Amino acid sequence: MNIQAQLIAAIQQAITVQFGELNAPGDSTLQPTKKEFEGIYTFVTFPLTKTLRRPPAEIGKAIGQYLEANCPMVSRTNVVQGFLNISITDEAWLSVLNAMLTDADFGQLPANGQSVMVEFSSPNTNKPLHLGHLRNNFLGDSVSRILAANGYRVIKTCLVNDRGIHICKSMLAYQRFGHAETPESTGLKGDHFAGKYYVLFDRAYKAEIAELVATGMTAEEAEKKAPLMQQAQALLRKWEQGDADTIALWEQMNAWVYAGFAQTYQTIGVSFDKTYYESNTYLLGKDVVDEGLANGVFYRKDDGSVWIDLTAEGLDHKLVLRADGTSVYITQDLGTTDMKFADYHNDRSIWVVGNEQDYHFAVLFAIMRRLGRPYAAGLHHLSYGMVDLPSGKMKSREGTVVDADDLVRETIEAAATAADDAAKGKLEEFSETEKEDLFQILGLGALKYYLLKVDPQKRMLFNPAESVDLHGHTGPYIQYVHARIRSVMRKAADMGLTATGIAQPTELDEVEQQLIFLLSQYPQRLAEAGTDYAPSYVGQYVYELAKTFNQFYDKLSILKETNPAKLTNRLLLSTLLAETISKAMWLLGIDVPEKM
RNA sequence: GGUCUCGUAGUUCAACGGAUAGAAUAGGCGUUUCCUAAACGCUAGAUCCGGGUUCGAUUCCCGGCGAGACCA
Repeated sequence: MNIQAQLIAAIQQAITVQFGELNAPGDSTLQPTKKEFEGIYTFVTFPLTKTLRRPPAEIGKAIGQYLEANCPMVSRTNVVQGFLNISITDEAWLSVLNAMLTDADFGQLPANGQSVMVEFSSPNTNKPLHLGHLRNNFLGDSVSRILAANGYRVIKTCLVNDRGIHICKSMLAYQRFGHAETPESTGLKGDHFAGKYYVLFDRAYKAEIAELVATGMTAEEAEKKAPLMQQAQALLRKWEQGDADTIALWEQMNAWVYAGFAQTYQTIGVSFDKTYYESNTYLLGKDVVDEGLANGVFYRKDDGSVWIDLTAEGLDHKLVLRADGTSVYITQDLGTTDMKFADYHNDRSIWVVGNEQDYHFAVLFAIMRRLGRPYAAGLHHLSYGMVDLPSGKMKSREGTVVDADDLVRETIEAAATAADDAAKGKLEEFSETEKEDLFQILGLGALKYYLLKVDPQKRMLFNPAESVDLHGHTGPYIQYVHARIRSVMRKAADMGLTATGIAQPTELDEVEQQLIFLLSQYPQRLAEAGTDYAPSYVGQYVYELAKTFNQFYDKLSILKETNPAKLTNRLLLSTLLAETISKAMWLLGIDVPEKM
């Protein structure tokens, strides 16, 4: 049973009976009661003052009286100014608890028949992943899980940028300085191996520029004329012509990189249903340009270049094809967007991409609308802000980029140290493997939670020390609650107690009501997280759950409770809570331990 | 030059237009013969500035200031 919906209906009826007919009050006027007041739901009466022409408190009183007299689940009400605070009976709370306990699908919303594609990660193959990619990967992975729990069929995709001048730079450096070494021979992970040559290229290239500038050339000219750059561009042309040796080298280097990426993805628990490669898609989009020209959505300038006028949308004129007939970035995206919809017939498509591309996506979506694509309304750019370090921005030129593999490893190591310290002997019975597993769960949990609890839109600060903290508003704090409950359940089982069946009629403590209330909010919170593509909602919610449990645990005893009905109810409530925490954390891609 | 995003305790984050702006952390004070103290409680501390709309503005609108990004 849904208390909230019933309450709104009852309030509507109260208004009709007490004041005559009226429009329904929206959901929005019903909110959780603030801690310092008695009650659990609060109905805000201010918006009704205009139509009812009565003072807010009077309206509240009248509705409250009606509810107390006619709505059995309402136990008490009180009015403070324009706020009607409503308390619910223990009986009603217990039936809410029972409804959740007996709902096998609690936490999974019904299939909605819609499918959504989530594209994320999208790395370049010339260097390893860094901290910014982690925010991207965690966001994309979590949003995919949240949408699946909302009843969507989800297709996780990754578009790999596997071609272009940057790859050719790595390839060229390998030809020149590689001496046929391999990741195996050097002991380097494939992506780091390729990244090493990208750095080598850059170093040699800069030296060449410096030499040319010394001869009196301008810096700008030197950048173009430097032999290494010329050679890299020649390599790109050979690649485009399909030169066998070049392709072979390209495939070899990419294979190394993919092996490295695969390892990283496995460690961080991220996977894809479909991987697209730009080498297969970079020529797409020209037919879309033709189409747009034919139906007048695009126009051609005298120099032959093709444009679209988006000033009506508050954007600019945008180039979609160069005068020499070559593509620009957006040309490709026009083609790949069509291709993705043709491949999967999905209803929506989400791109998890940094906010430096806000304009690009605004343009892409506007063009798709102009072209009359039926799916245009379902396109969404999940934009996220940069991750800053305490020392400032990450800059590859200054070597301040935080490598993803290093960071994950260091986080797990730091979690191990911190956990060993905090455990105070609890881990003595753990085997080495069990310890390693736990530290991995805690380290990754801390990292993921740290990056996901923040609104994606905002730039965020990454403080390495805070990111592995086990205390406070962190992943491990929530994981601890799960382990705590599981520990109580093991003890309960030893005592011959089981947490099965349904709740028994008893009185409830305030904190128990609060827990049931919070749990009952789960489907709604999940739905909101789905609508707004917001893992941070789930993060905030599951923290509230964990925090409230700790208060419950501190205030009331579970196993020492002498009233059998209360004991049963607390076991059931705790079990449901552990399951719900586990489900919500899963939505964030975070595991929860049985013991810690 | 134009467009977009952001600005909240010392710090890192919350707050469908609703009550006395919530947490965490750092600081101060407490809590364990009892289910995991990796916890709990108390205390102190903030909306960049100026207008406007509203019964009510951190939130919406306008103008500044500051940080960042993008487009030529």
